[in-house]
Amino acid sequence: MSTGQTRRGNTRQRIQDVALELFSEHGYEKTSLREIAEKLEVTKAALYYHFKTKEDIVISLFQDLSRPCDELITWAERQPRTLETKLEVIRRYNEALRSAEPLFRFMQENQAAVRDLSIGETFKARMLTLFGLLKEDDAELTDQVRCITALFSMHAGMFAMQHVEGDPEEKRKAILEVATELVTAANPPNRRPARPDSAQTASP
Amino acid sequence: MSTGQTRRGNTRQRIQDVALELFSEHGYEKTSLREIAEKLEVTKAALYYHFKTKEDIVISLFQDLSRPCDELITWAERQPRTLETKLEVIRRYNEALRSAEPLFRFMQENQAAVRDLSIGETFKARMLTLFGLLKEDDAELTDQVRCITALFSMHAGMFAMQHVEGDPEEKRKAILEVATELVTAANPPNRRPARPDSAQTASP
Amino acid sequence: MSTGQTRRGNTRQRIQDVALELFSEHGYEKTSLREIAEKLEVTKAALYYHFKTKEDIVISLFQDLSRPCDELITWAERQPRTLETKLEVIRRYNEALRSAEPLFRFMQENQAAVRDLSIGETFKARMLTLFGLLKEDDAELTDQVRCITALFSMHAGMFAMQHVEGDPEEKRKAILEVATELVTAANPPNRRPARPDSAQTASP
Amino acid sequence: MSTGQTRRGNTRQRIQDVALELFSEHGYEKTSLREIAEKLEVTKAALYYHFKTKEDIVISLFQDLSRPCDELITWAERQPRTLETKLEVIRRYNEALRSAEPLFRFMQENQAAVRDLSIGETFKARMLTLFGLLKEDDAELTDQVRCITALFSMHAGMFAMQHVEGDPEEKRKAILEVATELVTAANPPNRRPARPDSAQTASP
DNA sequence: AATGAATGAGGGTTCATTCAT
DNA sequence: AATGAATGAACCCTCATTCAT
Repeated sequence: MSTGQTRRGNTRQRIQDVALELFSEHGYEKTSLREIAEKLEVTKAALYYHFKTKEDIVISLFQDLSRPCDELITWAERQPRTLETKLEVIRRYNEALRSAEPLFRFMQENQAAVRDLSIGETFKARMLTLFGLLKEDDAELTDQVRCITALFSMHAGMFAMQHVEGDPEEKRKAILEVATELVTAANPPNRRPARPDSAQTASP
Repeated sequence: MSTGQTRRGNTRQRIQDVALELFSEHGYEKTSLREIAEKLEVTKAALYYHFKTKEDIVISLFQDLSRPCDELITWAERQPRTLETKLEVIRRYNEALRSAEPLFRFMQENQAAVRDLSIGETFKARMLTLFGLLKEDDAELTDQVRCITALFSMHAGMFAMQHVEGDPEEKRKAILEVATELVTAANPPNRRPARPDSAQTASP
Repeated sequence: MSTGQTRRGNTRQRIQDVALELFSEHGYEKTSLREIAEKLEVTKAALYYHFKTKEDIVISLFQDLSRPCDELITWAERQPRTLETKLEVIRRYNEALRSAEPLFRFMQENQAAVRDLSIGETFKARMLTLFGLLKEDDAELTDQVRCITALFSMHAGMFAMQHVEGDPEEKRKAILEVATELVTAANPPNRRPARPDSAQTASP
Repeated sequence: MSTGQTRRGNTRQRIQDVALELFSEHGYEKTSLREIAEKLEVTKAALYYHFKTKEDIVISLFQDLSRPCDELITWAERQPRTLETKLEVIRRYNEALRSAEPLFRFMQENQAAVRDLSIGETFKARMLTLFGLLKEDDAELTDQVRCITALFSMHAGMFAMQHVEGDPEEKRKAILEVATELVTAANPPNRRPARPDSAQTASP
């Protein structure tokens, strides 16, 4: 009864959960649909009732879990490109990652596999957009590196710091702090004070 | 004859070259031995004459290409743990990566696959050693994040910046600069100013 | 349609039949799954739907076909260890073998291959149990040889006598007769008639 | 030096030794030339210098080791077909087997594999000849079974009795005793008392 | 007397996917 | 909403064998 009740109608969701778990644990290619099906105690064919292909499962995971990131981008694009906005982006991105940690771990550790999945392009494009939101238009190379590093450290940070002792929440804060520093450093306050040609915020 | 001459004795090397190219391009799991063999115009069985298994090819690549890193670590462990040493480690590591870029791209993008290869552990251990060399023993969380980020930015940096325009050499320099900054920031100059033992905050 | 009807639901059984036929004809190692599949006009993969491995096919054959022998042992272990029981064991065993002749031919002719299959141990253990049921506890070496020979002659007998002319049923009877003789000879009627210790040849 | 000296000129012999050991231990099909070569610390190609094929190794083993049996047959065919001769055949055969135990273990346990080697026929033919030497021309079925059993018990006996405790030499004697009994029983003394046409033991 | 390098054929096994039921 | 049965393609790997050196 307990299982019977649990199972009603939410198989699709259960597939996603188990798939993400296995994908992020063993990798995309090494996780077979058989494994997923077995862990769910259904048949492989059942998976195909809910998803057209294996790739489709990943796509659905990506769409469902990365919506917060999408919304963040949409929001950010409407804001003024000030440092405050950028720091807010960093702050919110850090938050968004928290709820989708396994997905991002998966994306991070399976880049090669993800690359020729259809979401590969999407993901890359979003990274580039975020990058564009953080950096100045004509930023120097080092500043660009700072922004990219800030982004990456948030992605990879949590898994990379598994072996470092400390409360997860504290770690996340520490990561955010460093990322904030990097972005701040990449956006010097009074750059090009009197240059008319790229008069972004033309002041009198 | 031109091929005949080319082929004698260097097949092993050619296998490594092609394998690394394909592994880093398509990923480890998606690269089949058939592909490698075909590109080399030999039989799959020929690969097995030179390497016991597919994994063995990766192992050989890793051993051959990451020796500079190993040597770096050996060297660093004998140096005093000063900031200068640490910055020298960063500098040299950056250099070592240059000659093994495809390998590190491969390691970076196939973490999930590499994890259950025998070199997975080795690689992880080396990262931890490097991390240990960069950070202070009782460093705060943020400083630890700085060190890890420095390391990672050097790994991932080059591929992550493929879309950024600019001379590769300049990019590398920029990455090194940021990494240097991070490590410097993580090693504050006058911590524990006059300790008799480890009197961290012992001040009159 | 005639094939369609035949095929539904009994593929597993058909695999077993064909496999046993080929295993016993060409040997275990020389029979490839491709051959089995081709003879059945299915794909190799179809075999794997019904059996986890090649070894699994053998295991299933063994379990299905040697049940009578198992039951015989179970029965015999509950009987008094008299000569009558022993002869009944021989009689029934001869009968049991009849229905599983190809399997036993296979086991007999592929001992080396069977040895490192999981059933190898099982089979050997059963032989030892049977042997233990036939011989006296402190039987002399020759009597032990008689019992073993009786057992073996029943196993190997039928194939060994393929070239001897005569009705198969008569041959079986002849084999049984000799085996009976051997076991009878191995169980002398009045051994240790009034033994204080083990006065084997105590005669007035 | 010790190995250098040992190795001179007797590689062929060493190959035979190792091959027989492995064939009889793991079976013919499961023993690869690679294994043999590795155990000898030579290359596979070296085996091919001494033997044309894998089968050739087995053939050579068979020819070398079963010569005593051949000679026994040659001898026996020239003797009168008396019971004494037959018992002498049994005795000598038992002796011949002793020196070639691993070969016979191999033949016994790899019948399926041996069957389609060229020696398969040869071996079978020899068995039949021996059988013909032991049995009366018009022997009844049971007597034929006795003869075959005698032969088989000598072949299989030693391996079958591995688990029986006792001195190997005593076991061999016991086996010989039972085989002798069987052959004796299969050759009743006063059969066909007054038949001139097959006057084997012409009585006055 | 033996090796180094390679081949062609085939082995068992696993995969994502399909489709009638 | 899901299953049972099957497929085709590919996988990694091993084998006996060859041949120039």
